[in-house]
Amino acid sequence: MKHYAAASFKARQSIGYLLKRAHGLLMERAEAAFENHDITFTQWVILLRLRDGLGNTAAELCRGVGHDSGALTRVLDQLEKRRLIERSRSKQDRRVVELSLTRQGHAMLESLIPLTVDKLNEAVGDFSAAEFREFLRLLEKLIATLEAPK
Amino acid sequence: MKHYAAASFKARQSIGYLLKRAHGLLMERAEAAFENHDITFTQWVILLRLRDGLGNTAAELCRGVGHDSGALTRVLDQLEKRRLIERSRSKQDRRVVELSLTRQGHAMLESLIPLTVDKLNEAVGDFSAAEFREFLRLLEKLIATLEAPK
DNA sequence: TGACAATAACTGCCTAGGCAGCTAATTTGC
DNA sequence: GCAAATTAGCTGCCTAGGCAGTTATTGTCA
Repeated sequence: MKHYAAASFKARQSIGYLLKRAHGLLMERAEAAFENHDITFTQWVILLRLRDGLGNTAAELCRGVGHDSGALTRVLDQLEKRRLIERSRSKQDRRVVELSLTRQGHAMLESLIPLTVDKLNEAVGDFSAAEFREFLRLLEKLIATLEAPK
Repeated sequence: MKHYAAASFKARQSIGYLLKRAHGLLMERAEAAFENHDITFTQWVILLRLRDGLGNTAAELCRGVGHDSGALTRVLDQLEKRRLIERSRSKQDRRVVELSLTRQGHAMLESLIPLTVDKLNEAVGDFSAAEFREFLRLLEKLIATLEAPK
């Protein structure tokens, strides 16, 4: 089904614009919340994904967060330097570097969860339970379409 | 209403993550579609906003697209160099530079609308009319909340 | 009016992240 | 069983965009 028509197309109704704006405003708040905490929001997200089992190698993580592997290497460098993660060469596949949270990394991650959850709740505070559920469903539906090959 | 709780927080249900992913995938397609057309998607969006009256000065545009004024100056430089826009010092307020589309700028803009509309329709092709409407409504609701001062 | 704040546009500078290329290790196909 | 393709991680290089500072102009208010 075609929801947009070339003849009447306006910038403000584009989901591209709306997604960008919503994401941008949310990130602004997240980064502001993190700025006194000696860790970047980007870095923190990596810790979160490690904890949630969404990847324990660089390749898995960069597929997950949508960065390229070069960019991720540098984020991991910073996290390792701050002793928040550890890298160790895999014995099964020696190309792979296995990542794990250190005790400090775990502590850092946990300590900032309430802050993040708070910001998210602020953002969707006006949504009813039904609206929230529907919003997640539609976002996931959109993502599924965009992830499909063509 | 609180939709997220610290104790059960998981990366994948975060609207931050979902918005980023959806926007990233969409931009990927948009930029790919533009890559043989001698204009950047970013540049094209500026042309679009000029046409739609969403700003005809640098300051208005950068508030609209969320860039800073330095970044926008450079985008405008590129557009001017390609003769797609013109700058002229305002007579009412001599700090202001008024922007306008040239004939070529208009043509460039128009010629690429179908491409963009196509990509957007692809993205939301699986949505019913009701789903699409609701998705826009919820996105706008979220943005309104995030734009509110605190 | 005259100082001072605010605003528009612009300029360097810096950083994050994308891309291409590299090496090492592994998998695949003949 | 070996050459070719693939994959993991990493490194330079480049660009886009954010930030801070500059200049010119306008608005404000004592």
